[in-house]
Amino acid sequence: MKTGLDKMTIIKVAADMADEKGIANVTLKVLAAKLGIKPPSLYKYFNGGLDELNKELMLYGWRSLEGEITKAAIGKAKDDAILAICSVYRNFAAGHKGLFEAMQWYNMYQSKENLQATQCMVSVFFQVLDAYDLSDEQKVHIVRMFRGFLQGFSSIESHGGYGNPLSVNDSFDFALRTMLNGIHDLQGGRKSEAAFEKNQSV
Amino acid sequence: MKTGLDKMTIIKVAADMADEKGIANVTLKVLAAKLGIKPPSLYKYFNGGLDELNKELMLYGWRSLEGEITKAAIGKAKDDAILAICSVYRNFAAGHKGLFEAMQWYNMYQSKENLQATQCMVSVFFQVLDAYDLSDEQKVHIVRMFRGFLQGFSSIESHGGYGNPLSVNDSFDFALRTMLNGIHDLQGGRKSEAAFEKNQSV
DNA sequence: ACTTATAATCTAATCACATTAGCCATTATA
DNA sequence: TATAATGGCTAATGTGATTAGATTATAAGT
Repeated sequence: MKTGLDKMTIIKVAADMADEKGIANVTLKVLAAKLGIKPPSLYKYFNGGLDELNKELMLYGWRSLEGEITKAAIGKAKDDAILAICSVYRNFAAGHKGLFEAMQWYNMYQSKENLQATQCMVSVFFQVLDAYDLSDEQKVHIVRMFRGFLQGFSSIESHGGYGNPLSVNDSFDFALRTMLNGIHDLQGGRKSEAAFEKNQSV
Repeated sequence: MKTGLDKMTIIKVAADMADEKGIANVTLKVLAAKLGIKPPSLYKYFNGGLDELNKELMLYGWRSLEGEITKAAIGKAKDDAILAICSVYRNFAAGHKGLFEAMQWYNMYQSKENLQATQCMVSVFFQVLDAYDLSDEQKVHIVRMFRGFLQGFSSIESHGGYGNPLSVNDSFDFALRTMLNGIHDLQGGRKSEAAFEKNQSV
Protein backbone atom coordinates (compact mmCIF):
# COMPACT_ATOMS: atom_id res chain seq x y z
CA MET A 1 0.00 0.00 0.00
CA LYS A 2 1.18 3.51 -0.81
CA THR A 3 1.88 5.52 2.27
CA GLY A 4 2.26 8.93 0.72
CA LEU A 5 5.74 9.37 2.09
CA ASP A 6 8.44 11.38 0.45
CA LYS A 7 12.06 12.07 1.19
CA MET A 8 11.53 15.38 2.93
CA THR A 9 8.80 14.02 5.18
CA ILE A 10 11.05 11.20 6.25
CA ILE A 11 13.94 13.54 6.90
CA LYS A 12 11.77 15.67 9.13
CA VAL A 13 10.57 12.69 11.11
CA ALA A 14 14.16 11.52 11.47
CA ALA A 15 15.21 14.98 12.58
CA ASP A 16 12.58 15.06 15.31
CA MET A 17 13.64 11.63 16.40
CA ALA A 18 17.26 12.76 16.55
CA ASP A 19 16.33 15.74 18.68
CA GLU A 20 14.50 13.47 21.09
CA LYS A 21 16.82 10.50 21.41
CA GLY A 22 20.09 11.63 19.90
CA ILE A 23 21.34 11.04 16.40
CA ALA A 24 23.00 7.78 17.38
CA ASN A 25 19.62 6.33 18.16
CA VAL A 26 18.10 7.08 14.80
CA THR A 27 18.35 3.64 13.24
CA LEU A 28 16.66 2.49 10.08
CA LYS A 29 14.78 0.01 12.18
CA VAL A 30 13.28 2.55 14.55
CA LEU A 31 12.71 5.11 11.84
CA ALA A 32 10.91 2.60 9.64
CA ALA A 33 8.74 1.55 12.57
CA LYS A 34 7.75 5.14 13.26
CA LEU A 35 6.84 5.57 9.60
CA GLY A 36 4.86 2.37 9.50
CA ILE A 37 7.04 0.64 6.94
CA LYS A 38 9.81 -1.96 7.01
CA PRO A 39 13.50 -1.01 7.03
CA PRO A 40 14.26 -2.21 3.49
CA SER A 41 11.62 0.16 2.14
CA LEU A 42 13.71 3.10 3.23
CA TYR A 43 16.22 2.25 0.54
CA LYS A 44 13.70 3.43 -2.03
CA TYR A 45 14.13 6.93 -0.59
CA PHE A 46 17.76 6.70 0.44
CA ASN A 47 19.81 4.64 -1.94
CA GLY A 48 22.80 5.09 0.26
CA GLY A 49 21.04 3.76 3.33
CA LEU A 50 21.78 5.06 6.77
CA ASP A 51 24.79 7.03 5.62
CA GLU A 52 22.74 8.96 3.10
CA LEU A 53 20.05 9.62 5.67
CA ASN A 54 22.67 11.12 7.96
CA LYS A 55 24.00 13.26 5.19
CA GLU A 56 20.53 14.51 4.38
CA LEU A 57 19.96 15.33 8.02
CA MET A 58 23.20 17.29 8.05
CA LEU A 59 22.15 19.21 4.93
CA TYR A 60 18.63 19.75 6.19
CA GLY A 61 20.03 21.12 9.43
CA TRP A 62 22.27 23.64 7.70
CA ARG A 63 19.51 24.70 5.36
CA SER A 64 17.17 25.27 8.27
CA LEU A 65 19.71 27.20 10.27
CA GLU A 66 20.60 29.20 7.20
CA GLY A 67 16.95 30.14 6.77
CA GLU A 68 16.64 31.32 10.34
CA ILE A 69 19.87 33.23 10.17
CA THR A 70 18.85 35.02 7.01
CA LYS A 71 15.53 36.00 8.53
CA ALA A 72 17.17 37.19 11.72
CA ALA A 73 19.60 39.42 9.89
CA ILE A 74 16.94 41.25 7.91
CA GLY A 75 16.51 44.86 8.91
CA LYS A 76 19.53 44.79 11.18
CA ALA A 77 23.03 46.01 10.57
CA LYS A 78 26.50 45.80 12.04
CA ASP A 79 26.71 44.61 15.64
CA ASP A 80 22.97 44.12 15.89
CA ALA A 81 23.01 41.86 12.88
CA ILE A 82 25.93 39.85 14.16
CA LEU A 83 24.39 39.47 17.58
CA ALA A 84 21.17 38.31 15.98
CA ILE A 85 22.95 35.73 13.85
CA CYS A 86 24.88 34.38 16.79
CA SER A 87 21.84 34.21 18.95
CA VAL A 88 19.91 32.32 16.32
CA TYR A 89 22.78 29.90 15.88
CA ARG A 90 23.01 29.18 19.58
CA ASN A 91 19.26 28.78 19.99
CA PHE A 92 19.12 26.51 17.01
CA ALA A 93 21.75 24.25 18.53
CA ALA A 94 19.93 24.20 21.84
CA GLY A 95 16.55 23.57 20.26
CA HIS A 96 17.73 20.93 17.82
CA LYS A 97 20.37 18.98 19.66
CA GLY A 98 19.99 15.95 17.44
CA LEU A 99 20.06 17.83 14.19
CA PHE A 100 22.96 19.91 15.41
CA GLU A 101 24.82 16.71 16.24
CA ALA A 102 24.18 15.50 12.72
CA MET A 103 25.51 18.75 11.31
CA GLN A 104 28.81 18.21 13.01
CA TRP A 105 28.84 14.50 13.22
CA TYR A 106 28.45 13.63 9.58
CA ASN A 107 31.32 15.93 8.89
CA MET A 108 33.41 13.71 11.17
CA TYR A 109 34.02 11.20 8.42
CA GLN A 110 33.05 12.80 5.13
CA SER A 111 33.64 16.41 4.25
CA LYS A 112 33.03 18.04 0.87
CA GLU A 113 29.27 18.34 1.30
CA ASN A 114 29.67 20.02 4.62
CA LEU A 115 31.79 22.71 3.10
CA GLN A 116 28.95 23.51 0.71
CA ALA A 117 26.36 23.27 3.42
CA THR A 118 27.88 25.97 5.55
CA GLN A 119 28.48 28.21 2.58
CA CYS A 120 25.27 30.14 2.91
CA MET A 121 25.68 30.91 6.58
CA VAL A 122 29.13 32.18 5.77
CA SER A 123 27.78 34.38 2.99
CA VAL A 124 25.32 36.07 5.29
CA PHE A 125 28.13 36.77 7.70
CA PHE A 126 30.17 38.30 4.91
CA GLN A 127 27.35 40.52 3.79
CA VAL A 128 26.91 41.84 7.28
CA LEU A 129 30.61 42.50 7.56
CA ASP A 130 30.45 44.60 4.41
CA ALA A 131 29.03 47.37 6.52
CA TYR A 132 32.30 47.63 8.41
CA ASP A 133 35.43 49.10 6.99
CA LEU A 134 37.46 45.93 6.75
CA SER A 135 39.72 44.23 4.26
CA ASP A 136 38.48 40.97 2.80
CA GLU A 137 41.27 39.21 4.56
CA GLN A 138 40.10 40.57 7.87
CA LYS A 139 36.58 39.49 7.09
CA VAL A 140 37.70 35.93 6.54
CA HIS A 141 39.47 35.89 9.88
CA ILE A 142 36.45 37.32 11.60
CA VAL A 143 34.01 34.85 10.12
CA ARG A 144 36.32 32.00 11.05
CA MET A 145 36.56 33.31 14.57
CA PHE A 146 32.82 33.53 15.03
CA ARG A 147 32.19 30.23 13.33
CA GLY A 148 34.67 28.45 15.50
CA PHE A 149 33.37 30.03 18.64
CA LEU A 150 29.72 29.39 17.84
CA GLN A 151 30.26 25.77 17.00
CA GLY A 152 32.40 25.00 20.01
CA PHE A 153 30.40 26.98 22.50
CA SER A 154 27.08 25.57 21.33
CA SER A 155 28.41 22.08 21.22
CA ILE A 156 29.77 22.25 24.73
CA GLU A 157 26.64 23.88 26.05
CA SER A 158 24.43 21.34 24.33
CA HIS A 159 26.19 18.51 26.07
CA GLY A 160 26.09 20.09 29.47
CA GLY A 161 29.79 20.79 29.44
CA TYR A 162 29.57 24.03 31.34
CA GLY A 163 29.22 22.79 34.88
CA ASN A 164 29.68 26.07 36.68
CA PRO A 165 26.38 27.50 37.87
CA LEU A 166 27.30 30.87 36.47
CA SER A 167 24.98 31.99 33.71
CA VAL A 168 25.90 30.65 30.34
CA ASN A 169 23.92 33.45 28.76
CA ASP A 170 26.24 35.96 30.36
CA SER A 171 29.26 34.08 29.11
CA PHE A 172 27.87 34.02 25.62
CA ASP A 173 27.20 37.74 25.70
CA PHE A 174 30.59 38.41 27.16
CA ALA A 175 32.32 36.49 24.40
CA LEU A 176 30.35 38.15 21.64
CA ARG A 177 31.00 41.57 23.08
CA THR A 178 34.68 40.80 23.31
CA MET A 179 34.85 39.69 19.70
CA LEU A 180 32.84 42.66 18.49
CA ASN A 181 35.19 44.99 20.30
CA GLY A 182 37.96 43.33 18.43
CA ILE A 183 36.26 44.24 15.17
CA HIS A 184 35.75 47.84 16.20
CA ASP A 185 39.44 48.16 16.92
CA LEU A 186 40.11 47.30 13.29
CA GLN A 187 37.94 50.02 11.83
CA GLY A 188 39.89 52.04 9.34
CA GLY A 189 41.79 48.98 8.18
CA ARG A 190 43.11 48.35 4.65
CA LYS A 191 41.03 48.56 1.53
CA SER A 192 39.28 45.65 -0.15
CA GLU A 193 41.51 43.31 -2.11
CA ALA A 194 40.01 42.13 -5.39
CA ALA A 195 41.63 38.74 -5.07
CA PHE A 196 39.06 37.69 -2.52
CA GLU A 197 35.96 38.94 -4.28
CA LYS A 198 35.15 35.53 -5.71
CA ASN A 199 35.94 33.21 -2.89
CA GLN A 200 33.61 33.68 -0.01
CA SER A 201 34.29 30.37 1.67
CA VAL A 202 35.82 30.37 5.07
CA MET B 1 49.12 -17.85 25.42
CA LYS B 2 49.93 -14.70 27.40
CA THR B 3 50.52 -11.73 25.18
CA GLY B 4 51.79 -9.23 27.70
CA LEU B 5 49.05 -6.76 26.95
CA ASP B 6 47.57 -4.34 29.40
CA LYS B 7 44.80 -1.79 29.30
CA MET B 8 47.03 1.21 28.65
CA THR B 9 48.87 -0.50 25.82
CA ILE B 10 45.61 -1.35 24.16
CA ILE B 11 44.30 2.17 24.58
CA LYS B 12 47.38 3.56 22.91
CA VAL B 13 47.11 1.19 19.99
CA ALA B 14 43.45 2.10 19.66
CA ALA B 15 44.33 5.78 19.79
CA ASP B 16 46.83 5.43 16.97
CA MET B 17 44.31 3.51 14.98
CA ALA B 18 41.74 6.25 15.55
CA ASP B 19 44.19 8.88 14.38
CA GLU B 20 44.82 6.92 11.22
CA LYS B 21 41.36 5.76 10.21
CA GLY B 22 38.99 7.79 12.32
CA ILE B 23 37.35 6.80 15.55
CA ALA B 24 34.35 5.30 13.76
CA ASN B 25 36.64 2.69 12.26
CA VAL B 26 38.08 1.50 15.51
CA THR B 27 36.05 -1.68 15.93
CA LEU B 28 36.73 -4.46 18.40
CA LYS B 29 37.26 -6.70 15.43
CA VAL B 30 39.99 -4.60 13.84
CA LEU B 31 41.57 -3.68 17.14
CA ALA B 32 41.75 -7.30 18.24
CA ALA B 33 43.28 -8.26 14.92
CA LYS B 34 45.97 -5.62 15.29
CA LEU B 35 46.72 -6.89 18.79
CA GLY B 36 46.85 -10.49 17.63
CA ILE B 37 43.93 -11.65 19.74
CA LYS B 38 40.26 -12.40 19.17
CA PRO B 39 37.53 -9.83 19.83
CA PRO B 40 36.04 -11.57 22.87
CA SER B 41 39.40 -11.38 24.61
CA LEU B 42 39.12 -7.62 24.72
CA TYR B 43 36.34 -7.97 27.26
CA LYS B 44 38.94 -9.10 29.76
CA TYR B 45 40.34 -5.56 29.60
CA PHE B 46 37.15 -3.63 28.91
CA ASN B 47 34.19 -5.07 30.73
CA GLY B 48 31.98 -2.50 29.11
CA GLY B 49 33.07 -3.47 25.63
CA LEU B 50 33.32 -0.93 22.84
CA ASP B 51 31.58 1.75 24.84
CA GLU B 52 34.12 1.52 27.62
CA LEU B 53 36.97 1.58 25.14
CA ASN B 54 35.62 4.80 23.68
CA LYS B 55 35.29 6.30 27.11
CA GLU B 56 38.86 5.37 27.91
CA LEU B 57 40.02 6.93 24.67
CA MET B 58 38.20 10.10 25.58
CA LEU B 59 39.80 10.16 29.02
CA TYR B 60 43.22 9.29 27.65
CA GLY B 61 42.92 12.12 25.17
CA TRP B 62 42.09 14.70 27.79
CA ARG B 63 44.82 13.46 30.08
CA SER B 64 47.37 13.71 27.30
CA LEU B 65 46.26 17.15 26.24
CA GLU B 66 46.23 18.25 29.84
CA GLY B 67 49.81 17.08 30.22
CA GLU B 68 50.96 19.01 27.19
CA ILE B 69 49.11 22.09 28.24
CA THR B 70 50.60 22.04 31.69
CA LYS B 71 54.07 21.67 30.28
CA ALA B 72 53.51 24.46 27.78
CA ALA B 73 52.35 26.89 30.43
CA ILE B 74 55.37 26.43 32.64
CA GLY B 75 57.61 29.46 32.77
CA LYS B 76 55.16 31.61 30.88
CA ALA B 77 52.69 34.15 32.14
CA LYS B 78 49.72 36.14 30.99
CA ASP B 79 49.26 36.42 27.23
CA ASP B 80 52.28 34.26 26.53
CA ALA B 81 50.86 31.49 28.67
CA ILE B 82 47.44 31.71 27.07
CA LEU B 83 48.89 31.72 23.59
CA ALA B 84 50.97 28.69 24.47
CA ILE B 85 47.98 26.81 25.82
CA CYS B 86 45.87 27.59 22.79
CA SER B 87 48.61 26.63 20.42
CA VAL B 88 49.11 23.31 22.15
CA TYR B 89 45.40 22.63 22.05
CA ARG B 90 45.15 23.33 18.36
CA ASN B 91 48.23 21.30 17.51
CA PHE B 92 46.97 18.43 19.58
CA ALA B 93 43.70 18.38 17.70
CA ALA B 94 45.53 18.50 14.39
CA GLY B 95 48.00 15.82 15.36
CA HIS B 96 45.47 13.49 16.94
CA LYS B 97 42.38 13.79 14.83
CA GLY B 98 41.02 10.46 15.97
CA LEU B 99 41.63 10.98 19.63
CA PHE B 100 40.26 14.48 19.40
CA GLU B 101 37.13 13.07 17.81
CA ALA B 102 36.81 10.64 20.69
CA MET B 103 37.17 13.49 23.18
CA GLN B 104 34.18 15.22 21.70
CA TRP B 105 32.30 12.30 20.37
CA TYR B 106 31.96 10.21 23.47
CA ASN B 107 30.60 13.27 25.16
CA MET B 108 27.86 13.23 22.53
CA TYR B 109 25.84 10.66 24.40
CA GLN B 110 27.21 10.40 27.93
CA SER B 111 28.44 13.33 29.90
CA LYS B 112 29.51 13.29 33.56
CA GLU B 113 32.94 11.83 32.86
CA ASN B 114 33.65 14.42 30.27
CA LEU B 115 33.01 17.20 32.71
CA GLN B 116 35.66 15.70 34.97
CA ALA B 117 38.01 15.08 32.09
CA THR B 118 38.18 18.69 31.03
CA GLN B 119 38.53 19.88 34.60
CA CYS B 120 42.28 19.98 34.60
CA MET B 121 42.62 21.96 31.42
CA VAL B 122 40.19 24.42 32.87
CA SER B 123 42.21 24.68 36.07
CA VAL B 124 45.37 25.56 34.22
CA PHE B 125 43.47 28.26 32.40
CA PHE B 126 42.23 29.63 35.68
CA GLN B 127 45.68 29.68 37.20
CA VAL B 128 47.01 31.64 34.28
CA LEU B 129 44.14 34.09 34.53
CA ASP B 130 45.04 34.72 38.16
CA ALA B 131 47.84 36.93 36.92
CA TYR B 132 45.30 39.35 35.50
CA ASP B 133 43.20 41.66 37.58
CA LEU B 134 39.86 40.01 36.98
CA SER B 135 36.85 38.96 39.00
CA ASP B 136 36.18 35.25 39.26
CA GLU B 137 33.06 35.75 37.27
CA GLN B 138 35.02 37.33 34.47
CA LYS B 139 37.46 34.47 34.58
CA VAL B 140 34.68 31.95 34.06
CA HIS B 141 33.43 33.85 31.06
CA ILE B 142 36.88 34.06 29.62
CA VAL B 143 37.64 30.39 30.03
CA ARG B 144 34.32 29.51 28.45
CA MET B 145 35.06 31.81 25.57
CA PHE B 146 38.45 30.27 24.89
CA ARG B 147 37.21 26.75 25.41
CA GLY B 148 34.36 27.22 23.00
CA PHE B 149 36.53 28.84 20.40
CA LEU B 150 39.30 26.26 20.66
CA GLN B 151 36.98 23.33 20.36
CA GLY B 152 35.00 24.74 17.47
CA PHE B 153 37.93 26.12 15.55
CA SER B 154 40.00 22.97 15.93
CA SER B 155 37.11 20.76 15.05
CA ILE B 156 36.32 22.70 11.90
CA GLU B 157 39.95 22.88 10.91
CA SER B 158 40.45 19.17 11.54
CA HIS B 159 37.68 18.32 9.14
CA GLY B 160 38.84 20.62 6.43
CA GLY B 161 35.99 23.01 7.01
CA TYR B 162 37.95 26.13 6.18
CA GLY B 163 37.93 26.06 2.43
CA ASN B 164 39.32 29.51 1.79
CA PRO B 165 42.97 29.42 0.81
CA LEU B 166 43.74 32.14 3.29
CA SER B 167 46.05 31.03 6.06
CA VAL B 168 44.30 29.32 8.89
CA ASN B 169 47.27 30.14 11.09
CA ASP B 170 46.65 33.81 10.58
CA SER B 171 43.01 33.38 11.41
CA PHE B 172 43.88 31.55 14.59
CA ASP B 173 46.31 34.27 15.63
CA PHE B 174 43.82 36.94 14.74
CA ALA B 175 41.14 35.38 16.91
CA LEU B 176 43.44 34.88 19.86
CA ARG B 177 44.69 38.42 19.63
CA THR B 178 41.15 39.68 19.49
CA MET B 179 40.15 37.73 22.55
CA LEU B 180 43.25 38.77 24.46
CA ASN B 181 42.52 42.40 23.67
CA GLY B 182 39.13 41.84 25.17
CA ILE B 183 40.78 40.71 28.38
CA HIS B 184 43.08 43.70 28.49
CA ASP B 185 40.09 46.00 28.22
CA LEU B 186 38.80 44.48 31.42
CA GLN B 187 41.90 45.17 33.47
CA GLY B 188 40.98 46.98 36.65
CA GLY B 189 37.70 45.11 36.86
CA ARG B 190 35.89 44.17 40.10
CA LYS B 191 37.48 42.31 42.97
CA SER B 192 37.42 38.56 43.50
CA GLU B 193 34.16 37.13 44.80
CA ALA B 194 34.59 34.39 47.38
CA ALA B 195 31.53 32.54 46.12
CA PHE B 196 33.51 31.22 43.19
CA GLU B 197 36.64 30.19 45.02
CA LYS B 198 35.54 26.57 45.25
CA ASN B 199 33.99 25.92 41.90
CA GLN B 200 36.51 26.07 39.13
CA SER B 201 34.45 24.22 36.58
CA VAL B 202 33.43 26.04 33.48
C1' DA C 1 -12.04 -0.31 -19.46
C1' DC C 2 -7.63 -3.04 -20.39
C1' DT C 3 -2.83 -3.68 -20.56
C1' DT C 4 1.57 -2.36 -19.39
C1' DA C 5 5.02 0.03 -17.03
C1' DT C 6 6.57 2.22 -12.79
C1' DA C 7 6.80 2.75 -8.10
C1' DA C 8 6.47 1.39 -3.27
C1' DT C 9 6.30 -2.43 -0.15
C1' DC C 10 7.21 -6.63 1.52
C1' DT C 11 9.53 -11.16 2.93
C1' DA C 12 13.56 -13.83 3.16
C1' DA C 13 18.37 -14.08 3.29
C1' DT C 14 22.99 -12.32 4.16
C1' DC C 15 26.59 -9.62 6.57
C1' DA C 16 29.11 -7.33 9.92
C1' DC C 17 29.84 -6.41 14.20
C1' DA C 18 29.21 -6.61 19.30
C1' DT C 19 28.45 -9.34 22.93
C1' DT C 20 27.77 -13.62 25.97
C1' DA C 21 28.69 -18.26 27.66
C1' DG C 22 31.58 -21.49 28.84
C1' DC C 23 35.97 -24.16 28.09
C1' DC C 24 41.25 -24.38 28.66
C1' DA C 25 45.91 -23.39 29.34
C1' DT C 26 49.09 -20.72 31.76
C1' DT C 27 50.74 -18.16 35.60
C1' DA C 28 51.03 -17.04 40.20
C1' DT C 29 50.58 -18.09 44.93
C1' DA C 30 49.35 -20.28 49.33
C1' DT D 1 52.47 -28.86 44.55
C1' DA D 2 47.60 -27.76 44.74
C1' DT D 3 44.61 -24.07 43.66
C1' DA D 4 42.95 -19.88 42.27
C1' DA D 5 43.21 -16.16 39.22
C1' DT D 6 44.34 -14.62 34.53
C1' DG D 7 44.06 -14.16 29.67
C1' DG D 8 42.91 -16.44 25.60
C1' DC D 9 39.77 -19.23 22.70
C1' DT D 10 35.64 -21.31 20.22
C1' DA D 11 30.87 -21.44 19.58
C1' DA D 12 26.51 -19.26 19.81
C1' DT D 13 23.35 -15.28 20.04
C1' DG D 14 21.50 -10.74 18.96
C1' DT D 15 20.93 -6.48 16.60
C1' DG D 16 20.91 -3.69 12.87
C1' DA D 17 22.22 -2.69 7.99
C1' DT D 18 21.86 -4.13 3.57
C1' DT D 19 20.61 -6.96 -0.70
C1' DA D 20 17.72 -9.84 -3.75
C1' DG D 21 13.67 -10.83 -5.62
C1' DA D 22 8.66 -11.25 -5.39
C1' DT D 23 4.28 -8.69 -5.03
C1' DT D 24 0.95 -5.27 -5.23
C1' DA D 25 -0.75 -0.86 -6.26
C1' DT D 26 -0.71 3.37 -8.91
C1' DA D 27 -0.25 5.68 -13.28
C1' DA D 28 -0.23 5.96 -18.30
C1' DG D 29 -1.30 4.92 -22.74
C1' DT D 30 -4.35 2.68 -26.00
